[in-house]
Amino acid sequence: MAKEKESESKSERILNAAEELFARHGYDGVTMRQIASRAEVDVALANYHFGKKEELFHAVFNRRAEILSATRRKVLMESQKQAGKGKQSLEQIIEAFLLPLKIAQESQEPGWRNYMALLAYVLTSPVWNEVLMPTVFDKRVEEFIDALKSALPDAREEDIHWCYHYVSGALALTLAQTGRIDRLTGGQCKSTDFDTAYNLMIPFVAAGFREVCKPKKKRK
Amino acid sequence: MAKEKESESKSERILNAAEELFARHGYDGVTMRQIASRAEVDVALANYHFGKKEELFHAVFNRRAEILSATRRKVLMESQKQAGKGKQSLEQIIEAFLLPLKIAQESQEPGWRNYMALLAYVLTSPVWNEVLMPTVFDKRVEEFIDALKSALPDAREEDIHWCYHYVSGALALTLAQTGRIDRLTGGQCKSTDFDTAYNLMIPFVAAGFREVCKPKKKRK
DNA sequence: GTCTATACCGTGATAGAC
DNA sequence: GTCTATCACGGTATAGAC
Repeated sequence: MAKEKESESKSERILNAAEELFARHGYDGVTMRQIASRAEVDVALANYHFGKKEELFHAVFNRRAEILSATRRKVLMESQKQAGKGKQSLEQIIEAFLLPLKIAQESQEPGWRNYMALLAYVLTSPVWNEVLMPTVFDKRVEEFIDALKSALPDAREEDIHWCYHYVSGALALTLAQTGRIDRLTGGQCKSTDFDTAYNLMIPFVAAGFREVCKPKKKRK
Repeated sequence: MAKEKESESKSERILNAAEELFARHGYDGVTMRQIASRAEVDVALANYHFGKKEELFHAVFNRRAEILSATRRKVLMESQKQAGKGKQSLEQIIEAFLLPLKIAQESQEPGWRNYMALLAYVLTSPVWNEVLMPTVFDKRVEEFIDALKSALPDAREEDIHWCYHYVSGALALTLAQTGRIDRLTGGQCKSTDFDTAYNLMIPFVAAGFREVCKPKKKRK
């Protein structure tokens, strides 16, 4: 279809092809030969640039992880600064957490959209989550949790973490773009409509946090 | 380790072994030989009983899908009957949706726990979601959505569907048992603690539904 | 240094003989 | 039901071209 492979270096083409295929089929569902073929390069070239298959997977994942993580940090800090000494609202904190993904998606670069699905794959995989999430993303999560603690000073720490877990799940399924919501609504809602997904997710999870983390009488 | 393979037929052993391996490594991450070896049967026997690899995967998925779906239907109808002509509360509807998973998990049969992770894998996979969800689970979802519509008569249908999408995501990540919450909390919260996960999920998502689906002034 | 052609050797799914 | 042979395909190393 598109023919402007000329503008990218071969090693970028490999990363992009791998990103797209890994996102859709997972690590084991893709062969080095498929990647090379989609990137229109020789089979051995991916090996030459990135080492073995697993290292290529790491390279694909980390390339945009760094960017996303840096943006996340910046947005969260700016949001804190902007709130000044008044407390940040829950909505502001959650929005700061989601905004970098929205920005990335709006860049219109299809690679980012593929990366979203890859991130969903890693988030939900028992195997890869452990390998890839700690190095980059987990650090930003700690900061996010800290911000939530300030906004919900009476909450139990476990409750905040469970709520974060639900956010993370809702987000992961959104990133995965499985097409299920399209099917269930006969096309009325679209998996690719990140804008609506994020706009509704913010009030949804903010209300959830408030309910679960409100001061309680008792819990055994 | 365990040696009581005698009590199960060979074909059950194959299904159980496949379930466990597919749940952890996905469809492509598992070979027929690994399955046979774990089930302690000959390589060709899985083929003999279930046909090719993809058909075995379908068999594994559908075995418990039928059970879960039937329970879900029963629980939802009983909950509706019990509410009588008074409307069901949101919490009751959500609880009815989640209860079958809780029951399954509490059966202590490890197969169910593996199946949960497999379900999470299928839910979040762009490829398998489309193939496997429509036949069994999607029908129950329609009933669930209908119940939600009755409880939220003023809501826009799209909003209900997006909220269901968030529930589905939170649920999927819970079922996946990735161990991430354990890591982030230093072991304070546990991925395997379904009881807490469900108990907090109900108020969390109920509040989210109420917030997103409350009557609004405007939306373009 | 970047890249290609090719060869190696293990492993996989599966069919057919037993 | 089981054992085994087949044959394609996978990851990767190597040799050398540009």
